[in-house]
Amino acid sequence: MAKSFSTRDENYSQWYNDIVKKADLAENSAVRGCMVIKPYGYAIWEKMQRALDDMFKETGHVNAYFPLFIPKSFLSREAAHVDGFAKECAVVTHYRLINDPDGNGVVVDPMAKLEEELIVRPTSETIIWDTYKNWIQSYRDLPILCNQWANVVRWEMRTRLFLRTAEFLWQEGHTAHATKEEAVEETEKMLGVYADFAEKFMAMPVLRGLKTLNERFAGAEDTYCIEALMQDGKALQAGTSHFLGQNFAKAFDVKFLNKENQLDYVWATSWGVSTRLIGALIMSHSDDNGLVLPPKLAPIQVVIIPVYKNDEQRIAIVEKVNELMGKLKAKGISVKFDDDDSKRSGWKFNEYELKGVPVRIAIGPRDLENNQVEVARRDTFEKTTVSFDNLDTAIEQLLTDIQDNLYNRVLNFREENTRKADTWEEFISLLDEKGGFVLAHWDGTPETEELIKEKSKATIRCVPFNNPQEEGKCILTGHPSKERVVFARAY
RNA sequence: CGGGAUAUAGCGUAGUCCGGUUAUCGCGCCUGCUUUGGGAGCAGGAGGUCGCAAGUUCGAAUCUUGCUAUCCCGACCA
Repeated sequence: MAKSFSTRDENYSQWYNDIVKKADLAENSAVRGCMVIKPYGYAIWEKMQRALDDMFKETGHVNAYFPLFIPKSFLSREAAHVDGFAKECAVVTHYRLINDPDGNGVVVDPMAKLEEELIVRPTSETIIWDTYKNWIQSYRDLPILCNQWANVVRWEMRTRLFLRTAEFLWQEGHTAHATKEEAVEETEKMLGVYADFAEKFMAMPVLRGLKTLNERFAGAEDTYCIEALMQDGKALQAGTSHFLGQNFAKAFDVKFLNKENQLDYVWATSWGVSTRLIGALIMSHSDDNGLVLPPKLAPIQVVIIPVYKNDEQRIAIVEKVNELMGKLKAKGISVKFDDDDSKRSGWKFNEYELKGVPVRIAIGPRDLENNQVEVARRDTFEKTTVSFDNLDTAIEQLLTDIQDNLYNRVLNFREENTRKADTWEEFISLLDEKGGFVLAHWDGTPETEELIKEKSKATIRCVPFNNPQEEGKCILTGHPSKERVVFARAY
């Protein structure tokens, strides 16, 4: 086995980049900070999209689309919002190019300067709330439960494939409600959708909780999040759901007449997940042989590899495989038969391991004689022989087992890497030596949180829901605290 | 924007300190034969403005200066 991967302990970044490259998921583009998502990587995103979209529809949401460009003035209507995003905005200033009079190709036409610059959306709250203003007059117009699938641009200093790129794909839900209670309920409901998606589809357990003031979304009253733990002990924010209060309604003057004939501002939420989830998937499950995909998100769930010496054998195998593929497809299993004659079987075994295909079936003359196939699972490398007769049900069961096993494996890892710290020394040594989630007391002030971040590079990932209450002392200041919060170094 | 490093074939690299014929090796690619149950073997072949520009020199991938690009570590962030 060619182990050209750097090991995960040695240099996690390098290992991660290797996986992305060797599994053929994505690559850097000619434009700095932007990513090309290759067909195999995009196929995973499509599976995610489909599953999420179904969940959004089930919870009463509809899709719509809003413009890519946002007038600069919109962004500054909400003070906290503009503060949060101004530093990383791409700005369109002109609308035309002309031939350079000096013959240096094309140049920006100085005559074509825009009256008002346009921002390439870093997020769409502003343009959407400007639009909602026209849609809402009465409580009968509410709620509005829209989602959009789109790309956004945030001009990041330093980028990393899937985890942080200048442009990324995501979905953003933007809802408008008549009451605070309903908006809060929506915020919580959508966080639940994300958590379900992460756990049931990605096989990735997540912590659910509230962000602190410092980590809150720019313009939100409350930010709810799901946090996952990666294999290198760093945390990753996998999704967020924001209760926006009436901030955007006030900024964009969106009022409605309620049942009591009173004029009131609309209550808002927004929530999103991005292609970053693919990064989370990679860092949750992959091993030294490459990517490992949970069956529910694998573009190819089963690959069939023929093994033969001559044409006669090949023809016999193809005939049998066609029969097997029919049975598997009837069960809704996505199966690929790799009959590429230019690649050897051993090469293919490695190739599909790199790509994380959950189940591999090898079939050769020996198997035809014995009415069986060799079935290998990606997560444990375990190989078994399975009879043709019950292959479809066996594979169906195996896919479920793999999905569950991956989830449990990651859950165990997280539990093993969640620890308590009661002193500053303990806190720092846990972060330095083990990483993972560190549960510790904090005095509840943004200033202390900021100091802890400066000194330890760890942030409060969240204050978990239903967090057990216990008396304690802040690890930094010693001031009294009523609960532990979750610290970690993060992506 | 600070600190560090790198730039040689499609990819990965040796050579650079200490200048000297035709620029090293591996992968990949092309042709042929043998192979095919864990990244095949043999034989032959194609592929290079040594990042760009200027300078020093009889002679530069190698030394000097400037520029550009990329990567890593910070700050910022989903």
